[in-house]
Amino acid sequence: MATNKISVTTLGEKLRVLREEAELSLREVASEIGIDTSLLAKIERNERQATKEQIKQMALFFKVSERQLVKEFLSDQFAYKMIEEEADLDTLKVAEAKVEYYKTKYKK
Amino acid sequence: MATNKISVTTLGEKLRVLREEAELSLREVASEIGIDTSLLAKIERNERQATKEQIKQMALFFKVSERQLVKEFLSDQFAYKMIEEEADLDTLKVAEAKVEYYKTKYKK
DNA sequence: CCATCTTGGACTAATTTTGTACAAAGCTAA
DNA sequence: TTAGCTTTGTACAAAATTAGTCCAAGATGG
Repeated sequence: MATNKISVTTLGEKLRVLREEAELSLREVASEIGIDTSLLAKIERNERQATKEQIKQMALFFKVSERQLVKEFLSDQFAYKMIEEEADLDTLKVAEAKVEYYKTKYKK
Repeated sequence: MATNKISVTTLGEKLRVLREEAELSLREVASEIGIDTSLLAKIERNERQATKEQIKQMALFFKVSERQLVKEFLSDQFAYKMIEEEADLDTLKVAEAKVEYYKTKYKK
């Protein structure tokens, strides 16, 4: 039986992998994106959050799906909050119900 | 067959219900909690977020579970973000996986 | 050693959030 | 109508958070 290997990864880790696969330095990517090297380093280590604009540019630059990066970004944020607040896991279920509820309520 | 009535409600709505059930005015509850009337009004209408401290005091004052209010608070936030970003619903599943992952990884 | 990459800290600037004050609008009862 | 209450809305100041830069210091590899 193959081990069920799920890769749980943060946005920062993912960006670092993308950069390393492209064999580029922080400086190179940072200047491409238009930010300071040390800011990119922090983003990769999840010490700073990427902005929407930066995520978009990363997606463009590395030719990956922006939607996927945003998903990573948001799920990071949510997970972080959950742990920080020591919230019940089903808080996320409640959130899901709310999203569905508001989507049907104010549908479009 | 009974209708499966799930009440999806925001923290603000819940606080308003609690206050109205207690037949108190905004002014009365606000002064009890130590904030301005108009701030409480905004919190009830979800135009402002309650702080942790305020949530704790509300729970104490209305004699309800703080944990439950926090759950409402966080799920509101998450749902709001999800809708704002037009994120895929499974973003929340990913978040759940991350929480579980980090909990086992840095267990305690 | 030098050159380049990465990390970390200190700091400022910009943005967001919190909270208040007060005016306006709604209700209700006299 | 007026008086007295509640609630809403706006404008603003204060406080807190976050974004970003600069630069020094470690690491690594020639």
